[in-house]
Amino acid sequence: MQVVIQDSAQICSGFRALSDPLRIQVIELLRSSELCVCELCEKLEVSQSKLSFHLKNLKEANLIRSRQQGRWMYYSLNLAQFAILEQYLAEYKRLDVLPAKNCQ
Amino acid sequence: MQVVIQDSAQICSGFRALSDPLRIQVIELLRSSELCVCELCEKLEVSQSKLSFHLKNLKEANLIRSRQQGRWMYYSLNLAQFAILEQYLAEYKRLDVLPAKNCQ
DNA sequence: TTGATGTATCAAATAAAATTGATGTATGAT
DNA sequence: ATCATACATCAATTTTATTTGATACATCAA
Repeated sequence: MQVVIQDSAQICSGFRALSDPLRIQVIELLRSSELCVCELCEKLEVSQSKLSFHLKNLKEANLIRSRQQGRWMYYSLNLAQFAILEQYLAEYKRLDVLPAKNCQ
Repeated sequence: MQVVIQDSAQICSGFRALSDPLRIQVIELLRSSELCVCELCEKLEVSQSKLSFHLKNLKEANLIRSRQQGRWMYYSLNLAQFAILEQYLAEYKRLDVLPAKNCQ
């Protein structure tokens, strides 16, 4: 999976999309399989327009993809974008953070 | 570095803290060393009360720590919390996401 | 003890995000 | 052609986050 260096605006908007409990529930449901809106609605017990709002949000952050089939819209994870965010955080792993120089 | 399973509320609030451009700038500055508020203020060209608001936000998400020394407050990264968020995202790496069962 | 400095907090104002209910649009069934 | 279904979008409202300027508090220096 190719990982691309992102600017921090894109990183930010990825994290923003992940910062809502309902959206986290959505992506956790999508972990096991692609799902259509109606199934997500049922499982999450949430109104269709509300869900649609959050799906759009995740989609704009590039965390999910959609595919239309007939009347149904199927959503699935875009794993590459998860990898990008993961990689951003991974860079905080091997840091050698210095103590502060004393201030004045 | 020990990694603990977190509930998704904590994960959410970590991502929320990372979802603002100024807060991202803060943590990127803290990558190289601990810094005091006055240095962050100068480097970010931002008012002290605004910065204080965002530092509090990062602190509540457990992403940074603070240490008082005399009149100065030094902030530094809490790398363990970064690791927790990283690990959460890493779990999306080895998924085998199934195609949807057709809906009806 | 007085005054200056570094930082946090507060209340008010503003801005952004989320929810709701209604409506629009495309698809497919009859 | 008509109707029902699945979903998106919109406008109005509500909720939450952010900014701003003022003030409070602790620390230190004189």
